[in-house]
Amino acid sequence: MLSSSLEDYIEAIAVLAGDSGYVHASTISEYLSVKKSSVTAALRNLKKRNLIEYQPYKPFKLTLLGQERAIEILQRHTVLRDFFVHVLQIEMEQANLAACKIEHAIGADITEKLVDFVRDFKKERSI
Amino acid sequence: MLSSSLEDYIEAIAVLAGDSGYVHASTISEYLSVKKSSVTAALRNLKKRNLIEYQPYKPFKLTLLGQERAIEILQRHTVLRDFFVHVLQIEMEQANLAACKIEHAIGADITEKLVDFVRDFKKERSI
DNA sequence: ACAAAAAGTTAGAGGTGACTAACATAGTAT
DNA sequence: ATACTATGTTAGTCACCTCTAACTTTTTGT
Repeated sequence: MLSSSLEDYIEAIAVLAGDSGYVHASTISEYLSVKKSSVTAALRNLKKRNLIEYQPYKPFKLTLLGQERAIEILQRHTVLRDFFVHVLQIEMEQANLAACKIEHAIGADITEKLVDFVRDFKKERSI
Repeated sequence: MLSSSLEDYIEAIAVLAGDSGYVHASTISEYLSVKKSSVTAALRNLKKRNLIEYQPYKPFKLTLLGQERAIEILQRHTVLRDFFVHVLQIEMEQANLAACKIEHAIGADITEKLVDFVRDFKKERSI
C-alpha cells in the first residue's frame, strides 16, 4: 500500500514534470513545502517500489508503473475538485486544497460513483 | 491540531459511551481493532489535551471539550454517510467505512456545504 | 477473603515521515 | 580551470502510532 505522503510525491512529480518527464528535487521541495532532505528520503522509497527512475544527485522521472499510479491519483483529485466546484460551488483554489486532503482517502469504488454523479449533474444543468 | 488517530478514539468513546458516559479501554480496543496498550497511549494523549477525564485503571469519559469535538466529528461522519447512501447510492455499511476514512480530511466549510447539499437533494426527491 | 481471570499499564522496539546541520556534487560564470 | 552558487545527500533527532511481552490492578466466583 502507498501512504498518502508518497502519493503526494507521485502526484507532485506528475504535475511538475516537463516535456522530458524529468523533475528536480528542489521543485518538489517547494511545491510540497517540505525540506529537500525529506524529498531525498521519499525518492529512495519510491525507487524501492519501482515507481520512479532515480540516481542520486540527478533529476528523476516516473516509471510506467509510477505513471499508472499518478493517473489514478490525479483522477481522484480531478473528480473531487469538479464536485466541489460544480456541485458545492466552492472556489477553485479552495477546491484544489480540499481535494488534496481527501483524495488519499477515497477508493476506486467511490471515485467511480462520484465520476458518474458529477457527469450527470453537469449534463442536467448543461454545464 | 488533532491527528486522525486521536479523532478515531474520540469518536469511538462518543459512540460507545453508555448512559453514564463512561467507557472501558477494552471496548475501545475491540471497536478500533488496536491493542489495549495502544489505547492506553492514546488515553494519556487525550487527557493531556483535556479531552477526556481519565485515571489509570479506571473507565473514562469525554470532558465537555471532548464532547464538543465528538459532535463535530460525528457530524462530519453523518453527512458523508448520508451523501454516500442517498446521493451516490452506496450500501450503508460501505458508506460508514468510507465515511470513517474521509471524515478526518474534511473541514468545517466543506461539511457545511455538504450538509446543505444533501438536505436539498433529499427534499427535491422527497426522501 | 482469596485465588483465578479479566482488564489495564509499562517498557522496549519498529515503521513512517518530518526536521536541522553538515557535507558532497553539479552547474555557472569569470 | 577554478571558485562560487545552487542543488542534493547523509547523519542524527524527534514525534506519532502501533505492536509484543511482562507486569500490576481490578473484578469475579467460590
